[in-house]
Amino acid sequence: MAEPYNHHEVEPKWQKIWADEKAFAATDDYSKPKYYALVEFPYPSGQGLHVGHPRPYTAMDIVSRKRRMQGYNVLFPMGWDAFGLPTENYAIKNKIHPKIVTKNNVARFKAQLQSLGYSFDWDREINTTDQEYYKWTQWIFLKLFNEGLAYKKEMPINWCTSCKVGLANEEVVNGVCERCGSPVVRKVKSEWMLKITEYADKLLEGLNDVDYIERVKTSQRNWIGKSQGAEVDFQIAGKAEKLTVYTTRCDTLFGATYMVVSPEHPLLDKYKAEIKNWDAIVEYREQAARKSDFERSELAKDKTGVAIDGLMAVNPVNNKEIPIWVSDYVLMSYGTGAIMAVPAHDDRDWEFAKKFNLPIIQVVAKNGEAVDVNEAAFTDVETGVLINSDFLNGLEVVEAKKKMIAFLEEKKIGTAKTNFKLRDWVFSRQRYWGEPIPIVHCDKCGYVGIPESELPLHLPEVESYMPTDNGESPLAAMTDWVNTTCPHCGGPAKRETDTMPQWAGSSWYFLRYTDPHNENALASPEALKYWMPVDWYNGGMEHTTLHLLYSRFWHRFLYDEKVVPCPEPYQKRTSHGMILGENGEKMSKSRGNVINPDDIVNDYGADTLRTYEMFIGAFDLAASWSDDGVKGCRRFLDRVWKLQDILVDGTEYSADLETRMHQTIQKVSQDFENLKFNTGIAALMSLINDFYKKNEVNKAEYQTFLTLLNPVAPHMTEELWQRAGFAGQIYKTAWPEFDEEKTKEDTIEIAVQINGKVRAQIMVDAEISKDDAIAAGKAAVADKLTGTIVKEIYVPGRLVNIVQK
RNA sequence: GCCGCAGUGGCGGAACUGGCAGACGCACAGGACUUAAAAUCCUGCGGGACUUAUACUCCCGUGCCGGUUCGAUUCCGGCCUGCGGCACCA
Repeated sequence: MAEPYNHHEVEPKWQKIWADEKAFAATDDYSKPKYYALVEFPYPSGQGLHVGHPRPYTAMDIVSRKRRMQGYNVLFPMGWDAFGLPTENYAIKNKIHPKIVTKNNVARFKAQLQSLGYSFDWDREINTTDQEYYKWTQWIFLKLFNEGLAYKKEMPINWCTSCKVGLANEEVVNGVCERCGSPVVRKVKSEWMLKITEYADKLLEGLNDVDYIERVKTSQRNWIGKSQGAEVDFQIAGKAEKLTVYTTRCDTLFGATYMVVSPEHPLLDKYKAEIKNWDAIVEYREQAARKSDFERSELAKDKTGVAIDGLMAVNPVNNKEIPIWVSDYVLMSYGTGAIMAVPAHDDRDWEFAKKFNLPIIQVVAKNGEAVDVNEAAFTDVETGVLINSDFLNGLEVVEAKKKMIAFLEEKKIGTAKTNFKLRDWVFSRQRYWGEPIPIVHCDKCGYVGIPESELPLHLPEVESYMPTDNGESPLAAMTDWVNTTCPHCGGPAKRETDTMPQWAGSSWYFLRYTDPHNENALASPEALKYWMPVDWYNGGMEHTTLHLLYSRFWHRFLYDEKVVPCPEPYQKRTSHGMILGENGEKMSKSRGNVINPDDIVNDYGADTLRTYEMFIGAFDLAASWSDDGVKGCRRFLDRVWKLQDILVDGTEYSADLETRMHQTIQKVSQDFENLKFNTGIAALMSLINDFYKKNEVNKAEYQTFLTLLNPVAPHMTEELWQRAGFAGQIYKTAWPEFDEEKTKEDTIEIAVQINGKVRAQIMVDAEISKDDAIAAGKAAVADKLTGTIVKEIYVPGRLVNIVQK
């Protein structure tokens, strides 16, 4: 009898051996086939590892271990996305340098990850806060700056009242700060921006060439928000000025009964003198300005607005004069800040027209059916046919659009136009714990990038990390550091005191792993050529519109700069579901349902935690934690351990298990590839049940079983491998092969149905002919065949169905 | 409102491309071992009818209503519920 499994001994033993022999280091032997598996590197928070972390890490660890066994040179790295606000806030509160806080947190995270036995190549560990690392973050920023893709702009930004920092649009969720939940207000500041909009089309098209799960592609497409339409000029009656609008429905131009400009539209100030109700307009504008973007959309249900008294516009296709209104349902930040309103065919315009009693003219009819546009707007493009529209009458919407654009372009009153929802990326943060922006401002030369030779631009030591109420970064108080000379003219200049957002370091980290210690380049061209693109990247859905889009943007830019060899950084992207508390709610301190992975590792072992998190359910769906489920997985591993007691000699699979062995290898191999770890593990549980049913497992079967389980439970399988006296170490062994022919049973059980209902089970030869199968089936249910047989169906290997009347 | 995902036993979840619904695990019940308990092992486990009971047999059952089909958890149409994302983007 083997003694009970002691994970306290076995797990540290093998972790030390793997570390000492650098078992999982990727080699620089570029002649081998490579595989680059990547998980999102964590932010080393003060709370330590969450049970959510091991889910994606274990999944990709399984893939990596399997790939190594299949002969690949695998790069499976880990690092730290360590710049960021929580560290800085903790530093402020506890008066400890963020560098120290980071160091401590990283040490804890690393120890926790190592206790889980991941096959990371720790020689390639990186940290975004290391100067050798952020040197290259700054280097990329300078390149963006030199190409005109980084620019400074005075603009209203999202200002978090608590973090005292500007946020990107992506970081504002429901009007509050994504991180701290405090209200976000508008504040005008001069900010560094990155022109991600210039890459909107490339980022959209790039999605066609990669293997991302569909919902990630969809979210990225929605976020980029490409829309194709036209800009149309409306003459202002009696003036030289034209009012340009953007529309995706230029086919409905004959139905435009009024226009709307946003409250910030420059037209208003320009014609101040002519506008008779100027006071009312100013009043409305002030009201709108007081609302945040969030409130403006919150109040979406109730439309507000003021008609401009004194200005009319002329519809260019029929020369009718129509009124111009001011309303905050039109946004200055999209299109031209002005629209033509077609209440008959747009829900928002319809609502507005109803509220203010404006005319509704129908110009699109439903194909074959009556619609009453006084009841609701008719917006369906598929079935619409144009009416009341002169030269467009009778055309379908798509055709009408084309014809209208041709008409507008010919008359020079409009042009086809594409718009994006994507905004430029607000890149400044008024904080200390981030990469300094390597720019100086000189009164003579303007903004000048510092020379590459001066990189890295070090983050200086400051006395206080407190951000200031006037919105300046703590660095602004460092006059010695701020005052410098202009690299261009040598005159006095001031350094930029804003730092980069946390997204900067994570926008290119996967490149650094390929050659992490390179002092002359972010990575060597050879390393990049060999390792890139990342073959498989798994990460959270919450990063789809932030990190994933940002990093694709930087990578595409670096490709255009000929720094990297491929246009897209990630060949395949998958996403895991969240791990929820036992009550089905998100784990949080306040709910009191947090599970600490250290406790599980201590009580049950790393292999149990790994097995459990893979067995918990479909990988891409959320799953609730269950302590009983953990125990069940430990019970399974104990049964694996006790196979030692029924182990017998044997160099080949025993005859009665041969088919099962081949089937299991096939099932596990496929399931691990397709992120179906739960069913892969279930197949191994089934197989072990067969061993116990027989009360015997031979060495050949045992060896295969351990190898299949190794990626999931690496410690125990390594130990059992050694105890069984198998050659070498299990992690170096080859992944088991299966023979497709041998997965097939000789005799199979098939169902016999009458009219689609199962009436009997029969054993037949797997190769049985259709006629024989039907004959056997009929014989089995002869007493129930009372009617006239009208049809006989045989589905090979499945069933016979007799249809009778 | 729009887009996406999901809804299957007491629970987590399986089910290839339309082919025997409930694999595997948990919980539970009964039994073995034990002075006893835990652990472990064995057996059972969707609901119902028939039956003294078992076996047998039959009926119902994958959110709801309908359709296609010899056959539907799977396909189609129409809903309901939950989760996630976007949200006046013209």
